[in-house]
Amino acid sequence: MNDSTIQILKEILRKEGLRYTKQRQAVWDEIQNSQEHRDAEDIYMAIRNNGVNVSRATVYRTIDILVKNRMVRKMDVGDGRNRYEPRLDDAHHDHMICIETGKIIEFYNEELEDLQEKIVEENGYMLVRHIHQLFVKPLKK
Amino acid sequence: MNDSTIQILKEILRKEGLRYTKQRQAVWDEIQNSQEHRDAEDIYMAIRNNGVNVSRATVYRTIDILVKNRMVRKMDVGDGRNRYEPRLDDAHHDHMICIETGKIIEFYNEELEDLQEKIVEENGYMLVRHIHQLFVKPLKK
DNA sequence: ATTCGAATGAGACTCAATCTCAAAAAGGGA
DNA sequence: TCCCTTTTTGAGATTGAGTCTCATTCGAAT
Repeated sequence: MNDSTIQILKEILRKEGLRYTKQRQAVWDEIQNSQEHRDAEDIYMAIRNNGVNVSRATVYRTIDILVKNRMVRKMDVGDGRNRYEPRLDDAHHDHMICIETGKIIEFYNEELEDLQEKIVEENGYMLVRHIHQLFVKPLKK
Repeated sequence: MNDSTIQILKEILRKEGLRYTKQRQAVWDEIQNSQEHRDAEDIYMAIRNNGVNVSRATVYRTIDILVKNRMVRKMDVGDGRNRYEPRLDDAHHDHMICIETGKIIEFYNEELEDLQEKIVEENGYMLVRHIHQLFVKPLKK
């Protein structure tokens, strides 16, 4: 919505040799303006409700571009639908998923990150990315 | 194939109030006799190649029973097909997946496990299960 | 051996995601 | 601004893993 994120999107599209379109802007706006972890269908419906005409195919295609350029994070919650969240200026974090309420809690732990690096290197590899999800339930009081 | 694992399967089926069938035995044999991380289709084909008649539906249904009873571990590698591995007498471990070769390396780190518990508890939850996958590539020599 | 509820199999179905391709739009040049 | 070429879009078809249906078969208790 605001000028600076429009410029960021244009910059990325230019770098990729892609054209700037209102559909691509709408997808990015929609993801960027929410801190929720939504699936593609939710994002698609939200854009349409805002009066922008867009197809599911375009939503998926645009998300791929955004994910590739690290503007959006794709997360597999294990229920068959991927969730997306903005990651602009966003520090890395992992997720805790409550199996009772479905609530998604973000967490970050430096020690954990370091430990992962160490384990991978001990095996002769380097870490590219990781998936770390903790399925939890509330502690009984 | 060997007597003791037949007994284990029968025991579980009895406990669940389910019947012992040659298809269920065949699915368990097939998973149990391989240390690979295979998908349902591979398991289905392997059983058929061994001359046992079984349907995809039965393979999936049986895997669910085995997963529920902790005889098999289901892992989501992020490519849309779940992989399965036996977990009989098997200590917990996580996976490192090489993005260049597709190789899956198992690892276990006590410190990492403890840290996860700690993080979850600090947030007022208890850990039920977790997904932890490290996508890696070989270190340059 | 009989009986009856459970299990199986073939194929229909689901649903997220991808693909197709004709039509529309972007954007560079004149 | 108006072309012109190439990319993008959208509607709907397609894919593919996994689930469901229901008539038939089978297990196992008696």
